[in-house]
Amino acid sequence: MQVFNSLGRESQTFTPRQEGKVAMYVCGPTVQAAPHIGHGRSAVAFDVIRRYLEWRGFDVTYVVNITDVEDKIIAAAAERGVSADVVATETAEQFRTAYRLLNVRPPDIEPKATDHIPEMITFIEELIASKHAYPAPNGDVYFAVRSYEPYGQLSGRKIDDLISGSRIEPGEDKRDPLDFALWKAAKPGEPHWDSPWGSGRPGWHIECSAMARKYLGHGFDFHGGGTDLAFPHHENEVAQAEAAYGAPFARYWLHNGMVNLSGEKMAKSTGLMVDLLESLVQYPPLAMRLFYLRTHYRRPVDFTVEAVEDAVKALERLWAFRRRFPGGPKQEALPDAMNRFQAFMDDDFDTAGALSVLFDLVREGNGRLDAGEPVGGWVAAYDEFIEVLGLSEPPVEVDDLSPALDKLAERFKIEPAGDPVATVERLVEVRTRARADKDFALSDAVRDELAVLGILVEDAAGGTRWHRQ
RNA sequence: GGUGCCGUGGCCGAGUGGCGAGGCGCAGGACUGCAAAUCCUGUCACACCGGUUCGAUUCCGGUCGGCACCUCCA
Repeated sequence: MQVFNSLGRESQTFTPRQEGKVAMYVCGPTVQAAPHIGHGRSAVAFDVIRRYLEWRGFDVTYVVNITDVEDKIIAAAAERGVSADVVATETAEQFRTAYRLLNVRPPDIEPKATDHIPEMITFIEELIASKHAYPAPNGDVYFAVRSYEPYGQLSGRKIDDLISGSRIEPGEDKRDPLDFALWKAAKPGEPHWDSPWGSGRPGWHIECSAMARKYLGHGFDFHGGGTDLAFPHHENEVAQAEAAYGAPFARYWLHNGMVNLSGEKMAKSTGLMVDLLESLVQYPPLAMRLFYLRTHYRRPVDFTVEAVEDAVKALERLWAFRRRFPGGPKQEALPDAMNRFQAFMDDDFDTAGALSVLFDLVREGNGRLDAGEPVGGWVAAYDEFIEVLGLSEPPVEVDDLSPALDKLAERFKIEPAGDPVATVERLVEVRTRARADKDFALSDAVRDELAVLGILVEDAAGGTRWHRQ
């Protein structure tokens, strides 16, 4: 399995730290504002990587943190007149909702920064003891960047190139403009915790280092996040961890590309944002997921209405195939398809290429079904791939249509079944009988009325099927 | 200014030193009571200019164009 490691900027063969196991840490959101479509892309990208590693037989420990103490959360809380904790909790819930809709599996561990203050304090103490950090007179603690010689290895920057861009903000007490805060002295009205350096709160970078270390130890396998985090956040994480222990922190760094809007960067600072939850209302959530997966995770992706609508149709094509073959597969997945799928995914998780295997399978499978040939191997392979990609069609859900279905049953003079799904099936039977009797007025009426409810009825060689739009 | 990425057919988007990924769209055809779904056929490209090579979209150099990071950000 080859992965593109940002650390070194090259494709490398993946070797796990411990045979059969993968320890993976992904930078989760700072819960300061509602999720946007960029968050969705990152979450989906790493969710698929996790699923694929499991599919390959690894026992994966998947950690995604929540940064719930930070300047912008504090600012948002002050603006609303509530505590930072309220903002963080509410926003975290929005993220969870969006991710659930996108079929992103919850992480094994989801640590919150505020639950790990003691670990961070310990970490900082160790850095001070090893002379890589120093407490400043103003109560802040800073990491001494120049004390860690390889600084810049991850982002490919040289310390001297960074100097021009660095500066000391008012109120900071750094010895060197490059240094960054590990601990920030408390300001009035802000959340704060006691520490050996007085009351304060942790800096952003130390949070991830401390939590990753706690749950995954040193030299864990994958560290993921958006490419925008590579510098300075990830660079600083590496510096802290490796300065403190002299041992590698994460072995493979994976960075997902950004989501652009019609070619422009999407960012709060530009005001160009697409709200994730809103777009998940506007489009089928799994179509959004497919939209993300059609581009390699490392490349930037351009969000356009056309591209998402394209994905809506492509997804329908996949699902339509699977509906032709109700029930579970009874056969082995096609070895050739399995090999091709794995070859793409083994090549730095090339979901776009892997999707082409899935679509090939669908075309061939449809052709075989049309010809009356067996397709068990095709369906079995489909099920494997669709699950790794997280694109399975959810079970039909018609409970909300129950009253409307009962009315239809009355209109077409049948007994409503207690279960709405069964009622639909009785209505479909009515239509089937009408067709057999060449009473097309009646059969079309049933189909049209069901269509009004969003239930589409299709006649196929093997019988009549229905699904909800 | 520094660092890095990219430029593929009507659109989106993989990939490869020589056998036209895939999806969407469009045009025909098959199937079908109609519809839907499906299948078949066609449309079939690699920004530009040089170089290496028997052969380059794929490697090298240059030109033009787009983007990202260098500051909080998935």
